[in-house]
Amino acid sequence: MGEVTDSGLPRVVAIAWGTHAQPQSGPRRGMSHETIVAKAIEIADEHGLAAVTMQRLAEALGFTTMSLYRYVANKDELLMLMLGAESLVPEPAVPSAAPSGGPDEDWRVALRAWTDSLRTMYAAHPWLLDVTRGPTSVLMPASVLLVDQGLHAISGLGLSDHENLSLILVVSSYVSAFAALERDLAGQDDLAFGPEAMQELGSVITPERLPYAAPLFLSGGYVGGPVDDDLPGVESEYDFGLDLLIEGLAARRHRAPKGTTASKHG
Amino acid sequence: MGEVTDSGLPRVVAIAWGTHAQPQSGPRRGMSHETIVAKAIEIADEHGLAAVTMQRLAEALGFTTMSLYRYVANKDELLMLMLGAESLVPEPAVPSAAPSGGPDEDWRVALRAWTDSLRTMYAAHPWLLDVTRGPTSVLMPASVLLVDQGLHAISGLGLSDHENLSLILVVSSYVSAFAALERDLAGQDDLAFGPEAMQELGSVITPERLPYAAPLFLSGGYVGGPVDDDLPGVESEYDFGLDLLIEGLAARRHRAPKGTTASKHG
DNA sequence: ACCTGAACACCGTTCAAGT
DNA sequence: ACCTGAACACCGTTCAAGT
Repeated sequence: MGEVTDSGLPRVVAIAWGTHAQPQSGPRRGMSHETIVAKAIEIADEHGLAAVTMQRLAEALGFTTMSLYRYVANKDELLMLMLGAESLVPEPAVPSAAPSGGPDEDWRVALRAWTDSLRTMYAAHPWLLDVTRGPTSVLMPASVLLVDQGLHAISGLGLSDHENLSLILVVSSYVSAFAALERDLAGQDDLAFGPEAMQELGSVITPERLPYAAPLFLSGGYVGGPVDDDLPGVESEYDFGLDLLIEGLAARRHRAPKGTTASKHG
Repeated sequence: MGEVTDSGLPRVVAIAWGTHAQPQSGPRRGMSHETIVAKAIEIADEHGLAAVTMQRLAEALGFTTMSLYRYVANKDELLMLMLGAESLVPEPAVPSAAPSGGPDEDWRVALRAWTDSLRTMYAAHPWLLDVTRGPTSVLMPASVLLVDQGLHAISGLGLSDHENLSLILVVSSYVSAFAALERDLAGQDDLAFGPEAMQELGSVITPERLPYAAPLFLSGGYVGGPVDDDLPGVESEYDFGLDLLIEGLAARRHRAPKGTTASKHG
């Protein structure tokens, strides 16, 4: 798919890290990858990913559409550069000087701080969820930076390298999935159905066909449900799942403490 | 966004469930929502979501592009109907007659069977990960059917309705995120960088800038890593995370056994 | 009410030209 | 080597017409 530089690195990765040598001769360049990507992100933040067209982007930069192709092989490459931009990653929260709960609690706080950072990123740049990732996306600056911060957060757990990376992958996958869910369900409130709509749905979501879902639907627990106005969206579900992951981690940690080989105690 | 029927139900939901009354007078209809959606899914399965254009779909059905607009308000509605098609959901695996591990093990087996079903669905229809969901997607037949099967799987856990639904949401989010990861990382093998590429990346992924990621990268644990040819893609990471969720669930279950008032998610 | 043909306002991208 | 103007092959969608 993507082109490759002389060193064998994908072109888009080299561009993102700034190791892609720019041509030296010829007229001065009117733009740079940085300005192009920054403007594209600005448009996506403000008007959504669909608003990021080559024409609109070029116009916003004061050039013609075709000039962009001097910097970017195609639109996919532009999207990948947006996805990998280091500027997307929030500054890590400064750890508060609050009384520590001991080493057994610290990693939970650090892990939660990291997931909060991820959520902040998705909240500020929801279009990230719309960009199709690819094999090279994990090599982009934003990904590596996030992994670095994640590894930092869980460094106190004493896991192996492979386990550390697995955990980072698992947790970031979980958070991104929930960010997507939160985005998808936005405006769910407008779906406050009247009795007619509920009856129409009830005629087809029947206990015979859907024995487990139907009762939940009829009780109102499925849509709308117990409306928690305090909690925005699926906040409580998010916490529930993250708690499960953390408790699972704690259980595993307790079972096989640092430095010990896994015991058969279970 | 979407139009609404007389009953207040979103038009696309009514169509999907078959409660949307078809016009009676006039010429016989040449197509149906079923045939249109089935053909669209066929195209997406075979050639990807990008290949599903109104023109191509209509041609495959033997009609002109514009005729589709008699059945579907716009392309978004078509995508939503594809996303919600009941036919996407795999048949639930018949529980094997293997010796039971007791009620404390049964729910783990059932939960894993359900997640396997979800993964099968994403593997067979990878374009599902590319369709932007919306507030109404949870009301579509495929979603409700999957929720029903999920509730069935965890019915032995004795959780509250709300907890059940939370768990379904959490687990399905996790699985979909990993399905996306697996898809995104497909072809990662082609990224077997030579020493030149590694050196170029190493010049910019430095211990100073990325203290936690750099060592992992230099040790080869980040890209390529310990190549497990037996395990396709991120299989082991997937299992790791699912184990964590299940262990967390077991720990919680142990702490607040069935019959006790459940703590409210935290 | 169905289906069609023509047309519109966009897309991303190529190419030959100017500087 | 940069930037441009014109052109191409598509998109989704609207509209007035035929039946």
